[in-house]
Amino acid sequence: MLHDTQLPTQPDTMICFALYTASHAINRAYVPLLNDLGLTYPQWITLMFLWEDDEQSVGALSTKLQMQTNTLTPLLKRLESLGHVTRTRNPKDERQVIVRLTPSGRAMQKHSNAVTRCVIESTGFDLPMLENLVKVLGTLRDQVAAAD
Amino acid sequence: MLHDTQLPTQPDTMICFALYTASHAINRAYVPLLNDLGLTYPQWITLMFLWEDDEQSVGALSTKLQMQTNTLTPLLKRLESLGHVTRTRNPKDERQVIVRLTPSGRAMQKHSNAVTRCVIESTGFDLPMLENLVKVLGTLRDQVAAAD
DNA sequence: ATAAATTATATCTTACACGATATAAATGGA
DNA sequence: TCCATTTATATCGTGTAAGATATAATTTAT
Repeated sequence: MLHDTQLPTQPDTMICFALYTASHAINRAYVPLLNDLGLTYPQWITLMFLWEDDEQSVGALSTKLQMQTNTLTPLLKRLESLGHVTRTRNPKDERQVIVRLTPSGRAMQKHSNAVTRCVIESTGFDLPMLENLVKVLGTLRDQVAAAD
Repeated sequence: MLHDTQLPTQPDTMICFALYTASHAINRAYVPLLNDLGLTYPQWITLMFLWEDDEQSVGALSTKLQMQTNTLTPLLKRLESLGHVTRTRNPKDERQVIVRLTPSGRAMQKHSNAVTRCVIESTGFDLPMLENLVKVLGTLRDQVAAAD
């Protein structure tokens, strides 16, 4: 049990604020890179998951992206209207909507390496350092999620 | 210069996605704690900066919070309508709006330690570990921000 | 002293993000 | 079989976020 006197009180020294600002900073770094492609960062990761594994249900994507369907549905509709994915009901189970890449959505993957490299280099960290940070953040995220 | 073959391609292994999901997870941890107080996380950090230093201009707050005034203005209006702050033009410079805590906004501080403790404990990390993570994330954020 | 440039904040639009709720399809008893 | 429950997705309302733009006050240069 932590004592009140040990607790940080300044926002700058708190993990939540550090995550909040670091995450926004990374997002801002993506904007100029993705603007040319007409995409936002959440749309971009959604495409990344589809490049990895095409033909996924909305539910499967929402689990991987860790966002809810009420966030994902409009995002997918935008990707659909941009011509990058199709959304079709699963005939085997009419409750499910299957998301599939179009040729245009698949073609976006050719920009992937350039975008990734640019963001990684902007951090100024080397790959082992980033790899370790990804692991630590994953542990933190899972523990925070399990706590409630 | 990084080789294409060294670059991560799976979203789960990428720093941006790790930050994105960790930040959302922390935010979700705050929701039940702040709901009782009728506040959101960005409103809560805004109050934290005001507890630290009352009477700040919108611009000063926006720098510290690292959000733009077009995000901050509606947020501050909501804090005002909740009765936690006042917004008054600076008579010395009518362009500036000075934000001040009301007694109600100041009274919120008594919940600060309980909220902070709860979030810190939910991470499962000890204080030195968190302190180090805050430092690393701060460096990453500043380097990413400087890169553009 | 006054027009031009700068500064501080606000408005508008688009796009997440999530809680609460709705709806339709599938499943599982009695 | 048929009705209750669960599952999968969507809709609605509120609140961030940020780019583009607007507006009013201050400062600067002429």
